[in-house]
Amino acid sequence: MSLRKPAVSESESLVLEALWRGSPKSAEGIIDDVAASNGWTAATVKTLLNRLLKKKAIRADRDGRRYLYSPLVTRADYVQSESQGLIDRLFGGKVAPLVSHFSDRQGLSTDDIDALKKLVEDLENDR
Amino acid sequence: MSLRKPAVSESESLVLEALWRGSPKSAEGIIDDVAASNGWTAATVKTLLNRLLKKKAIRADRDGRRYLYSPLVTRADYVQSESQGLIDRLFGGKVAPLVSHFSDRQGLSTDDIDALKKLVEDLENDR
DNA sequence: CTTCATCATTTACACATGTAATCAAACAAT
DNA sequence: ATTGTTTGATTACATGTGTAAATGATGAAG
Repeated sequence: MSLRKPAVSESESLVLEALWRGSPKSAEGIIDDVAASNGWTAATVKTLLNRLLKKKAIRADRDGRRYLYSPLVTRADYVQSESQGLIDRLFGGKVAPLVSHFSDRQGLSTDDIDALKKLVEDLENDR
Repeated sequence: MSLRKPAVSESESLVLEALWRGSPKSAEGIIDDVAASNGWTAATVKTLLNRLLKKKAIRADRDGRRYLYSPLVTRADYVQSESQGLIDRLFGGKVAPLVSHFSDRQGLSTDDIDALKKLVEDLENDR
């Protein structure tokens, strides 16, 4: 059994991104970082912080009058569960079909292709 | 301006998958296909069909007493918007970083690696 | 001490989603 | 024509999410 961690919503993830960019941060710092750019008021960010706390996705440590917030989940873990979920749901759990899909759909820039090429080479070498 | 198509939810997408597997299908056919396997009652599937109709993601054509349902969105389009969304949100819009992430995380089977290698070769050739 | 400003905590509210039961229409069987 | 069955349409209800305002607590200023 897997002690399901309650899923982080998309808006919440934008707040987390701010913390992954640098932490700990005060509420104000986070607001400065994400409110304007997402068209949110300070109140909205506060709500999201509280929801993240409830979900144990972040931590708050008192610092005088205010709190400093830090992520409890790593970005890598978050990215992992999100991408694994999508790949399982839509591509039978394999990465290659996703890449293939993008390649069919002209979703690959030459930069992207070069990066993929290098990745595959490295995978070869480590084999 | 982009005439946003209301997003198809995950449960709804499972009903769509049944139609992508073969269409048109009657409600009963769809129920047989997806209800048991998802632990849903027939009523639940009916609801999902109606929501998909509201969202114009499927079409219903009368056939005597019942309807036959067909998808209006292609699986490729659905897959596209889902994957593009994830790649934009989490990987700066590039596919390679996603692959890299999976490779770091041991998320690539040898099959997957072989498939990727072939894909990259083909991309090279078409270049 | 009283008042103001600053945060954080609570409450709010509409819409989406998962899940389903109930109601209604239309045809089939008596 | 009445009744029962099948299937679609309507309604329900809890929880999640986006968005935010109202309230409460706590320290700063006077």
